[in-house]
Amino acid sequence: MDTPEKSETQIGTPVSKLKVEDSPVFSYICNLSPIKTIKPIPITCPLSSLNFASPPSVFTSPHAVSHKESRFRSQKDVSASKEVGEEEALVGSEPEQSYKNDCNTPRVTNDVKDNGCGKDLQVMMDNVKKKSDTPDWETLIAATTELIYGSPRESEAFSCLLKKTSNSEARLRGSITATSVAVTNTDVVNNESESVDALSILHRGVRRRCLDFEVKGKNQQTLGESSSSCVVPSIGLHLNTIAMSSKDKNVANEYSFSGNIKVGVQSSLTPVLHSQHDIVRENESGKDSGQIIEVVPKSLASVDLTPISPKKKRRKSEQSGEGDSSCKRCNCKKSKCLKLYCECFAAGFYCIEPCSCINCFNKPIHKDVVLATRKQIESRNPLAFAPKVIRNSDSIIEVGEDASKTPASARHKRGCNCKKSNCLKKYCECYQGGVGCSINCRCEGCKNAFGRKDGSLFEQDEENETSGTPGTKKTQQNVELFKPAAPPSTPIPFRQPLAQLPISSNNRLLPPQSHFHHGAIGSSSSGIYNIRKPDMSLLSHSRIETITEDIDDMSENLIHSPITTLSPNSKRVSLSHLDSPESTPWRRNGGGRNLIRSFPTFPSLTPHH
DNA sequence: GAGTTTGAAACT
DNA sequence: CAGTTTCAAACTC
Repeated sequence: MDTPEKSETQIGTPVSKLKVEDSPVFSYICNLSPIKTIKPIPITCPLSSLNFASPPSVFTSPHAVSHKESRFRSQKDVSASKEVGEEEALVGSEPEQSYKNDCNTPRVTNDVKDNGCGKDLQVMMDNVKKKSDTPDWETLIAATTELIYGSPRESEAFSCLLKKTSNSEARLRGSITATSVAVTNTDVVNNESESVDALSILHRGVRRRCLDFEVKGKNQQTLGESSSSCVVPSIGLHLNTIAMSSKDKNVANEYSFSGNIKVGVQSSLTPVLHSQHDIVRENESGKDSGQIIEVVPKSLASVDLTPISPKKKRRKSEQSGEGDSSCKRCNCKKSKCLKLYCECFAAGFYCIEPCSCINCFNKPIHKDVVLATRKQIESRNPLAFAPKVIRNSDSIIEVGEDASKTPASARHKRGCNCKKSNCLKKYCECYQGGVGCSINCRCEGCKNAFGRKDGSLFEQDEENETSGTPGTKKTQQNVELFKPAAPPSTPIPFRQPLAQLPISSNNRLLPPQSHFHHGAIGSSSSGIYNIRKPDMSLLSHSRIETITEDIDDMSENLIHSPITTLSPNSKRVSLSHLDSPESTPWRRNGGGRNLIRSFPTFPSLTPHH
């Protein structure tokens, strides 16, 4: 009744005349285009490969969400650009609220793939128009999905999800169709909004599976969980498995594998279905994030509430194929989960029910403390929360096309310092991350199955080896490398020895999108490393421009100066080594894009979202 | 499940 | 910046 804005939005759009062009999905697609047109610089590609493994919202810097205010724009705009509006609303509805992504895909995935979608988008839109007379939602969805993912594989994965939710889809379509016969504009608005929203959620959920935690609000995160189960093998908690196995009742249920998901969907819809006033009110009321978080576990309880010891939990998660890193579950006792000792905190997650931590402060209700602590840590080491493992984005794409392929390159950002484990156990962060050791490592007796630090595995002489690894073991080691013992609970496929991994050395020559590359490395919220991929998908034009400019400036600095960042403790947090062709000839790669993205140390999410 | 080992993080 | 301590995960039994 008192939502004149909604009526206004719908009036003038006779339902009976709804065409694809008029459909919300179409509008949604159209709203994507600005991303490309804003700047000549093809920033879209970088997005796909960037790994904004940035931490969850609560861990992000305030500026990262500066676009919040835009949510107060007119309802008309919201309706016109539902996707964006919804995102913003979501962000606003649960400010600073981040939920541990049980499933994880965290940061690694990234997914806002806007791979030069300008042309693709145009083509897709043309195709859609051709079928405007007889809107084929499946085709539209497929096209949209592929466009979003930029990868047939991911698109396929999404299709998989849709198939699994065929019933839901039918409902969606039915609902959309229903809008054409809606009796009142209000009904149309609600139905359509809901239907489209559901579609948007489906898409967004998958597309941003790795970005969730970076986006304010649990919605995205929970959605990411759900979607990830289908898209990324390495992601998705047992909850997802359970969820996928369950019969979907409706869209909401579809994403209610866990309570998180369910809540997320509801929340996601809320901003759209309610007036802005409601949204604002909800935002305000949402301040008590703790309250919200309490709700989530309840739902989860029905699926996974059985008390499990930390070890069992971890093993359970590993056995489920999610990898150790996909789901952070700590067991901290003294750190209050406010130090990097805590895997959850370090990974940018809030601790949640599965954790067995004691006196945990890493919870939404203590977000202030968490943020303060995070800042403190970042002041000490700007890259403290950056992904521990970075890899060439091209490799990600390859992986996306064929899971059997190995990433072109990957390495631990700081390198390990193993002394006794020979980098053959998960004590070694490189090994744990499924990557080979690099020159950044100070390990001794490196036998990393993913590649030894000196890169002498196959080609180089061990003369230069400083690790102390007996040269007499070379042969044996090489053999081991060729037949690496499957990393325990590490789903990451065997990779070529880092030393041989072709890493683009032309970072400096990278096209504009390469800027993101650098930004991705420094995903930390501090200093110049303030780029968060997730937000890019939600950005308004102005926001994108701002970020683009920042990136340009940043890249300028990065490109023209040796980048060897020393953390306060002198540990190497080197970025330059990736860009120094001369230092690592074996890293050369004629490849064009040399985007680096990170993936969870544990499981490779591969990436997101 | 308890105890040990390990190496990162934190501290001095 | 190096050495030491603390911490929690990884590992072993």
